[in-house]
Amino acid sequence: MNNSHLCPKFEKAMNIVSKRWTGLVIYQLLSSPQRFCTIQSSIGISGRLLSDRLNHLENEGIVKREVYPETPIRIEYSLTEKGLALKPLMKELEIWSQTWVELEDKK
Amino acid sequence: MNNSHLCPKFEKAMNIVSKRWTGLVIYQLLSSPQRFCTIQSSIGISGRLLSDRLNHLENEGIVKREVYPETPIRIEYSLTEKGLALKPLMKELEIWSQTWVELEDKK
DNA sequence: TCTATTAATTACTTTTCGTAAGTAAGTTTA
DNA sequence: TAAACTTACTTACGAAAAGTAATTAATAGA
Repeated sequence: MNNSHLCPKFEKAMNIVSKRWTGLVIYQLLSSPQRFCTIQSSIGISGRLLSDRLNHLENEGIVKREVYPETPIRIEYSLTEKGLALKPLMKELEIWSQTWVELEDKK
Repeated sequence: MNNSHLCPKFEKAMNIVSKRWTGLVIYQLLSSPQRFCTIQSSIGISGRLLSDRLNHLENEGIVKREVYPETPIRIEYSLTEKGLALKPLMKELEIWSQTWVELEDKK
């Protein structure tokens, strides 16, 4: 049972950005529009999941997919205005991570 | 294969806060220290997962667990300084959610 | 024709989640 | 004093999601 007293908009926002990989995909697209395989190798996500996440983000109006019928074909993903509006959030996470996150020693 | 070129601290931070429920638990504790069952009913998480998430957050130094041997016994969870430092991030998510998130009509 | 590239999709295994029930320690009720 | 209740967990198990790898479709070049 969910007795939530949270703001539903906030709750939905949290569900969007806290889905695994989604945050990193958005972060990656903040630097510039880019294609599927670039995102994939930058953040180390599998094609299967990247495909899934991009679809979700497109449905949420956060990411926009554009096909350039060049040769070879180029499909570029970029952030919409809604997606770009997440920049301050990402900035805060960067600040927090630099201040507080400690990396474990690798064995 | 993970060819990540991301800052490892940022990546770790993202992994922490984007784990399901974790963000909402932190958000809930920002309003005040509180006990297990209060968090549980506020955000609608099961006991199993809340227990798991609180353990992880305690290990990360974000949440602190304090036992008050009163009668009845009271166990209170609160944010450490590291946890409190996430407040600006949560604030940004609140702002974004109010500006951009649309709720679907319930059927 | 064979190979290469990009953007997906499919098949299969492993991990995580969600639900519900159980436990331990103590408290209140009858 | 026994039964029921509360809190904070833990365990068991089926369902859902993630991870890995192979495959596909479209196009181009050697």
